[in-house]
Amino acid sequence: MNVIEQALKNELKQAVSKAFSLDLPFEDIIIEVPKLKEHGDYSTNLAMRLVKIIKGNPRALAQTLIESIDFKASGIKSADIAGAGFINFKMDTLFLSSIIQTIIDANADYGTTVQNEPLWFNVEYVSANPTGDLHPGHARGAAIGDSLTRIMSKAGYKVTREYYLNDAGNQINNMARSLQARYLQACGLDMAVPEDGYHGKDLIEIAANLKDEVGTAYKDMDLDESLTHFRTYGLQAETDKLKEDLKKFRVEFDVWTSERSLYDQGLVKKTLDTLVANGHTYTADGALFLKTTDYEDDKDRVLIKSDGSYTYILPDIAYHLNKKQRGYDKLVDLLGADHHGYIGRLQAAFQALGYKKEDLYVDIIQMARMIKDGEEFKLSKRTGKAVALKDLIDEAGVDALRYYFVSRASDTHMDLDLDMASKQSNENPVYYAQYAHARMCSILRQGEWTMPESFERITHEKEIDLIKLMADFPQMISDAAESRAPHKVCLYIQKLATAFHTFYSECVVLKEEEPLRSQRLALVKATQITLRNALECIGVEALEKM
RNA sequence: GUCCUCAUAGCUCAGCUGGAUAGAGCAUGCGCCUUCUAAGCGCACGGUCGAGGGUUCGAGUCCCCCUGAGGACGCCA
Repeated sequence: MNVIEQALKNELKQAVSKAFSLDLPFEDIIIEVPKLKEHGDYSTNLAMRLVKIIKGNPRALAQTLIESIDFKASGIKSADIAGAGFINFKMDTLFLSSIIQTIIDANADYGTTVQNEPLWFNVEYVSANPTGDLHPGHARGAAIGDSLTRIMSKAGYKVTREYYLNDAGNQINNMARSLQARYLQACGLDMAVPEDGYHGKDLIEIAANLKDEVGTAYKDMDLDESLTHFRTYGLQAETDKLKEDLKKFRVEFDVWTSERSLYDQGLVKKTLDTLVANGHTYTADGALFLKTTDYEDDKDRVLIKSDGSYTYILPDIAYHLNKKQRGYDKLVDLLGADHHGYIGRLQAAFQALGYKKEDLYVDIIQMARMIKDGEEFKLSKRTGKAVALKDLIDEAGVDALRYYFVSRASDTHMDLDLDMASKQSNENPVYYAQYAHARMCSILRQGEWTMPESFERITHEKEIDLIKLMADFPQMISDAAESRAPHKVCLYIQKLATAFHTFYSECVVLKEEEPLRSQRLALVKATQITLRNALECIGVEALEKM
């Protein structure tokens, strides 16, 4: 909660109680920042809302309210009635500037919320199959997921970052057969990659490495017999590569859960037994169905095919059961848009296990179209023509890429303009923010100063703009965490950088006379801390020099 | 055909649980470096919020319908 807004809410709550003998919950008191400066620093529509409870004219109610407000205690300089009944507040600048001290004292912890009994979240993202390189869609998911977990931690939640490794399905056999073909090609044999296999260049590399290690040991082996070696080796190599690429992208996970391990622990079977025992299944056409339609899915789903084998959904249900049993309060899945049809059945199965719908959030990360030279860049995994995450990093850099992906709401379709992302210029928004930080560092490097006793000289409009924005940082983080919307942090960063650049151009710092000089230096320091903390939340480096 | 997401300035996007004259960035035009980093600042230009209904003091935001874009609809994963 923004400390200034909180002070206003406290005061308004008391005023309502005093004037109308009403005990109004805090949620009903809305404080806004007016779009127009003439409307003051903060405003409330409280009088208009009160009309629904108390009869009367909103402007008259507003007047009564104002008369009940203790201006001094809440740092209010003046309050005016405007429009249909808005109350506009101007704040005392000394009250506002005291936030500078708060920020400097908190330093890296500014913006961090401490929750007494925080909910424990498990956030699962990326979870790409270990069968090839990560593509731009995964990259977007990685950037958003990683940022979200940073933001949630800062907002005081307990967070576990998780990757689900699909190492048990048919796709692994396809990968193994493709690797087998690449290996035999490396041994000089004429062997085609299967039509439904993986054609990416990553497997050519892995095959070459394998040949370096074992020579031609698998060359003359029976194909079915050698396949198991390719499966094991390929899986390991692909997984290592995933971790390596993600690490380069500053994305790391706390837990990697293997699908195979769920089978090995008997969890898949146990999950099946539970569903059957709870009466959520039935047999038809020789297959076992899960009655997901009991929970708003549009059709029932097959768990066991008529040939006796399991469908993909069963281990996935077991996986969610497993996560819940590990003690998390809430599960969050970030899925690519191509999996959105999956939400209904997953939610249904989750409820069939006896859990509440609200304990599983499934968010969709929309696709990212790649634009290069002004044209869409079509991707095809089948032909291996996909652009890999590591290529994107080489081209645009981690900071620009992460910023770009996180800056848009995750449920919107977005274009990734590679030309723009790789441009080191003002066309690229990430540099705008980093440049602001570098400027602050430059000032702080050159100026010796001691912490001022008071900030009474901080009264300039641009100084106050900065302070109000910084006061909002903790609340913004909580809001972004709650709504699972990391892009809000990017918007905030952009606003803060703008406010600083404007301040910079209007107010000199180092050449100012004391005591204002030191007070402004403290303001710059507080801004630098806030901006750095915000950038940290999205995994973008706060550069000290550019 | 059914379902999901989206539609806001020339382009890419914001718009918090409904609030005052719908906002940024880029692009375009014009100013600003003898002063702390010009990767910057200021001003201007730019909109029937896809179309049409409805709900109310008040709608870009909520409801209905239509149009358009992307995606999902398998005893594949």
